Amino acid sequence: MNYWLIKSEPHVFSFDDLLAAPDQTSPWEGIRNYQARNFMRDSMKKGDTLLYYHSSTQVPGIAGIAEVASKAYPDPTQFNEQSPYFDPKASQHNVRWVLVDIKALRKLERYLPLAELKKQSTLADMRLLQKGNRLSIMPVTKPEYDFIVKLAKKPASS
DNA sequence: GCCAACGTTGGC
DNA sequence: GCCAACGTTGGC
Repeated sequence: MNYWLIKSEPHVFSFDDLLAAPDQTSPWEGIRNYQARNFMRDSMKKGDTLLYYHSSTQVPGIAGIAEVASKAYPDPTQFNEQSPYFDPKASQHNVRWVLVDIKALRKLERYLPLAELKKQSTLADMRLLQKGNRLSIMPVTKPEYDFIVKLAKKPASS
Protein backbone atom coordinates (compact mmCIF):
# COMPACT_ATOMS: atom_id res chain seq x y z
CA MET A 1 0.00 0.00 0.00
CA ASN A 2 1.39 3.35 -1.09
CA TYR A 3 0.52 6.85 0.00
CA TRP A 4 0.43 9.86 -2.31
CA LEU A 5 -0.41 13.50 -2.27
CA ILE A 6 -2.25 14.84 -5.30
CA LYS A 7 -2.78 18.50 -6.10
CA SER A 8 -5.88 19.97 -7.60
CA GLU A 9 -7.00 23.52 -8.10
CA PRO A 10 -10.30 23.70 -6.22
CA HIS A 11 -11.84 26.13 -8.69
CA VAL A 12 -11.32 23.44 -11.34
CA PHE A 13 -12.09 20.33 -9.30
CA SER A 14 -12.31 20.50 -5.52
CA PHE A 15 -12.53 17.69 -3.00
CA ASP A 16 -16.22 18.56 -2.59
CA ASP A 17 -16.64 18.10 -6.34
CA LEU A 18 -15.14 14.64 -6.02
CA LEU A 19 -17.45 13.83 -3.10
CA ALA A 20 -20.39 14.92 -5.23
CA ALA A 21 -19.39 12.81 -8.24
CA PRO A 22 -21.23 9.55 -8.99
CA ASP A 23 -19.88 6.87 -6.62
CA GLN A 24 -17.59 9.68 -5.36
CA THR A 25 -15.32 8.66 -8.21
CA SER A 26 -13.84 10.58 -11.13
CA PRO A 27 -11.08 10.20 -13.69
CA TRP A 28 -8.19 12.44 -12.72
CA GLU A 29 -7.68 14.20 -16.01
CA GLY A 30 -5.10 16.52 -17.37
CA ILE A 31 -1.78 15.50 -15.84
CA ARG A 32 0.81 16.74 -18.32
CA ASN A 33 4.03 16.18 -16.48
CA TYR A 34 6.20 13.16 -17.12
CA GLN A 35 7.26 12.54 -13.55
CA ALA A 36 3.67 12.64 -12.35
CA ARG A 37 2.59 10.44 -15.24
CA ASN A 38 5.27 7.89 -14.45
CA PHE A 39 4.12 7.72 -10.85
CA MET A 40 0.62 6.87 -12.04
CA ARG A 41 1.77 4.46 -14.71
CA ASP A 42 4.50 2.64 -12.80
CA SER A 43 3.84 2.94 -9.10
CA MET A 44 0.22 3.71 -8.30
CA LYS A 45 -1.96 0.77 -7.48
CA LYS A 46 -5.68 0.48 -7.06
CA GLY A 47 -6.39 0.96 -3.37
CA ASP A 48 -3.46 3.30 -2.71
CA THR A 49 -4.33 6.14 -0.36
CA LEU A 50 -4.35 9.77 -1.49
CA LEU A 51 -4.16 13.06 0.33
CA TYR A 52 -6.16 15.56 -1.70
CA TYR A 53 -4.44 18.94 -1.76
CA HIS A 54 -5.88 22.25 -2.91
CA SER A 55 -3.37 24.44 -4.75
CA SER A 56 -3.56 27.89 -6.36
CA THR A 57 -6.19 29.06 -3.95
CA GLN A 58 -6.39 31.57 -1.10
CA VAL A 59 -5.52 29.03 1.57
CA PRO A 60 -3.74 26.08 0.01
CA GLY A 61 -3.89 22.88 2.04
CA ILE A 62 -5.06 19.32 2.44
CA ALA A 63 -8.82 18.82 2.23
CA GLY A 64 -9.51 15.12 2.33
CA ILE A 65 -8.60 11.52 1.80
CA ALA A 66 -9.21 9.62 -1.41
CA GLU A 67 -8.09 6.37 -2.93
CA VAL A 68 -6.90 5.14 -6.30
CA ALA A 69 -9.90 3.46 -7.91
CA SER A 70 -8.37 2.07 -11.11
CA LYS A 71 -5.05 1.29 -12.65
CA ALA A 72 -3.58 3.77 -15.09
CA TYR A 73 -5.20 4.02 -18.52
CA PRO A 74 -4.96 6.50 -21.42
CA ASP A 75 -6.27 9.97 -20.60
CA PRO A 76 -8.95 10.54 -23.27
CA THR A 77 -8.62 14.32 -23.11
CA GLN A 78 -5.25 14.14 -24.89
CA PHE A 79 -7.10 13.09 -28.09
CA ASN A 80 -9.90 15.64 -27.80
CA GLU A 81 -9.25 18.82 -29.75
CA GLN A 82 -11.96 20.58 -27.80
CA SER A 83 -10.28 19.84 -24.48
CA PRO A 84 -7.86 22.23 -22.83
CA TYR A 85 -5.73 19.14 -22.23
CA PHE A 86 -5.54 18.26 -25.93
CA ASP A 87 -2.05 17.18 -26.99
CA PRO A 88 -1.44 17.32 -30.76
CA LYS A 89 1.53 15.00 -30.40
CA ALA A 90 -0.54 12.23 -28.86
CA SER A 91 -2.45 9.63 -30.85
CA GLN A 92 -4.17 6.31 -30.24
CA HIS A 93 -0.98 4.63 -31.37
CA ASN A 94 1.23 6.98 -29.43
CA VAL A 95 -0.39 7.45 -26.06
CA ARG A 96 1.43 10.11 -24.13
CA TRP A 97 -0.68 10.62 -21.03
CA VAL A 98 -2.44 8.33 -18.63
CA LEU A 99 -4.74 8.85 -15.70
CA VAL A 100 -6.24 6.90 -12.83
CA ASP A 101 -9.73 7.08 -11.40
CA ILE A 102 -9.86 8.47 -7.89
CA LYS A 103 -12.53 7.99 -5.26
CA ALA A 104 -13.19 10.31 -2.33
CA LEU A 105 -13.18 8.52 1.02
CA ARG A 106 -13.77 11.25 3.56
CA LYS A 107 -13.03 14.82 4.42
CA LEU A 108 -10.43 15.48 7.04
CA GLU A 109 -11.85 16.52 10.42
CA ARG A 110 -10.59 19.97 9.52
CA TYR A 111 -8.84 21.55 6.57
CA LEU A 112 -5.06 21.55 7.02
CA PRO A 113 -3.54 24.75 5.62
CA LEU A 114 -0.11 24.62 4.05
CA ALA A 115 1.12 27.22 6.53
CA GLU A 116 0.27 24.89 9.41
CA LEU A 117 2.00 21.93 7.76
CA LYS A 118 5.12 24.04 7.40
CA LYS A 119 5.25 24.54 11.16
CA GLN A 120 5.41 20.81 11.88
CA SER A 121 8.97 19.70 12.46
CA THR A 122 7.88 16.10 11.88
CA LEU A 123 7.04 17.04 8.30
CA ALA A 124 10.24 18.98 7.61
CA ASP A 125 11.35 16.47 4.98
CA MET A 126 7.97 16.11 3.32
CA ARG A 127 8.23 16.51 -0.43
CA LEU A 128 5.34 18.95 -0.57
CA LEU A 129 7.20 21.37 1.64
CA GLN A 130 10.48 21.38 -0.24
CA LYS A 131 11.43 24.54 -2.06
CA GLY A 132 10.54 24.71 -5.72
CA ASN A 133 8.36 21.64 -5.61
CA ARG A 134 5.85 21.70 -8.45
CA LEU A 135 4.89 18.07 -8.82
CA SER A 136 1.18 17.43 -8.91
CA ILE A 137 1.60 13.86 -7.67
CA MET A 138 4.15 12.94 -5.08
CA PRO A 139 4.80 10.05 -2.74
CA VAL A 140 4.05 10.46 0.94
CA THR A 141 5.63 8.22 3.56
CA LYS A 142 3.47 6.28 5.99
CA PRO A 143 4.78 8.23 9.00
CA GLU A 144 3.96 11.49 7.22
CA TYR A 145 0.52 10.22 6.33
CA ASP A 146 -0.21 9.01 9.85
CA PHE A 147 0.98 12.29 11.32
CA ILE A 148 -1.25 14.33 8.99
CA VAL A 149 -4.33 12.25 9.76
CA LYS A 150 -3.66 12.66 13.46
CA LEU A 151 -3.01 16.38 13.10
CA ALA A 152 -6.42 16.86 11.49
CA LYS A 153 -8.06 15.38 14.59
CA LYS A 154 -6.49 17.98 16.83
CA PRO A 155 -7.98 21.45 17.06
CA ALA A 156 -6.02 24.11 15.23
CA SER A 157 -3.38 25.65 17.46
CA SER A 158 -3.10 29.38 17.36
C1' DG B 1 23.58 16.43 -26.36
C1' DC B 2 24.01 21.36 -24.92
C1' DC B 3 21.71 25.23 -23.45
C1' DA B 4 19.07 29.56 -24.19
C1' DA B 5 14.53 30.84 -24.55
C1' DC B 6 10.21 30.17 -23.30
C1' DG B 7 6.20 28.23 -20.66
C1' DT B 8 4.09 26.64 -16.35
C1' DT B 9 3.33 26.11 -11.50
C1' DG B 10 1.93 27.87 -7.40
C1' DG B 11 2.83 30.54 -3.09
C1' DC B 12 2.56 35.01 -1.70
C1' DG C 1 0.16 40.29 -10.54
C1' DC C 2 4.90 39.06 -9.27
C1' DC C 3 8.46 36.03 -9.52
C1' DA C 4 11.33 31.90 -8.20
C1' DA C 5 11.89 27.43 -9.54
C1' DC C 6 11.57 24.09 -12.60
C1' DG C 7 10.20 21.67 -17.09
C1' DT C 8 10.10 21.61 -22.14
C1' DT C 9 11.40 22.86 -26.68
C1' DG C 10 14.21 23.33 -30.51
C1' DG C 11 18.31 25.28 -32.95
C1' DC C 12 22.81 24.18 -33.47
